Amino acid sequence: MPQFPDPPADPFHDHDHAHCAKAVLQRAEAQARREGVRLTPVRRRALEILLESHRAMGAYEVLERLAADGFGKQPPVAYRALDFLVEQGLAHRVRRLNAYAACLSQQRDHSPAFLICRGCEQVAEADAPELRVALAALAAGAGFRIERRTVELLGLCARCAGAADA
Amino acid sequence: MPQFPDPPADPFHDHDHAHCAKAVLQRAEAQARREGVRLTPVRRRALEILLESHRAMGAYEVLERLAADGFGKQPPVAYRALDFLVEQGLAHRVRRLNAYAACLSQQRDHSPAFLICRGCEQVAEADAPELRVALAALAAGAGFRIERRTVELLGLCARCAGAADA
DNA sequence: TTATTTATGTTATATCGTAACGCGTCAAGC
DNA sequence: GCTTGACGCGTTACGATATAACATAAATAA
Repeated sequence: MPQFPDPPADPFHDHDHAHCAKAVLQRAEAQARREGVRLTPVRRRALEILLESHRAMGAYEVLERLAADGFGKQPPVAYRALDFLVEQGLAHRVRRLNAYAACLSQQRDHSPAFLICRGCEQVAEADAPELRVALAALAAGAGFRIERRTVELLGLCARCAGAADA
Repeated sequence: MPQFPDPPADPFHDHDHAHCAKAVLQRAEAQARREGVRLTPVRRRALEILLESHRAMGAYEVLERLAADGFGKQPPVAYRALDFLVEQGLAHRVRRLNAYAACLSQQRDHSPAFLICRGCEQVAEADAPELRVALAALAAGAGFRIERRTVELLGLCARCAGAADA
């Protein structure tokens, strides 16, 4: 039985967060064991912090939280933990926000599109095969070899759009 | 007769740059008249600077050039000119590079995908209807209302990929 | 003309990100 | 056991990117 049976109608709000956060942490641990990398206390805590919300957090915001928990107080502490998480596919960098968000997918290597709501500031992650296909076709037509994809949509989630219209 | 009859096979290199740069400047002037906005000397010069290459340029790099031409020497000078160009659809911001590139399309409002070559550092702009469709479908499925799109592909252009393989 | 808006320039500061180095830990090989 | 080397974490110091706030000047509107 799959963890996420159907894509929810509203990925921003129609969502069992406690469950998804726990699943990600479990995946992180399993993956670390499997690949022989170390999910150290700072790294694990950084992931937990990102998992507390579906907002994207700036590195300095994460750093504050880490410092409050007794870890180092200087920027590299946060950037290194976040870089690790991104490399391991456990978090994503959201370029438009200069910020980071936990990866909620079960897949090790994927590059989702991000839906960024400017109302509630939440971020949703969406994998879309047709999108990959369209991008691949685009690149192929230009003889371009894709290495990294950034797809970010800024706008309003269903709930905030409804509130704005009302 | 259209300005760009066919999408070139290699948009990075297969390209008459002198012609495209001139066309963009003409479009900028026409558009400014039409919309009653002012393409002032700094703004125009900033656009020319971006048009000199197909690289994306950082704001501070543009600023240096502007300062050398006798304009102001402080960051807001560059950021304001660049913001204007972006608002007018005459330039784009490339988030992955924290940089700006002249818009080479004739269209006032479009949001192209960017192909960013990490070899030659050139940036190509590609409009792809199927991509828009895929993004629209993605958003519709989530009840999300898109306001701004960011699509950036990092990799190697045909020429650089060839060189890398050789 | 006078009033109002828009644009340009400044100073100062906020925000984001990284280079470089020292110390501690841990596992591999002797 | 010891040593050695890789890695992780912490630091200091700095670089790069971006904006707030305010003064002056130029263009436009009344």
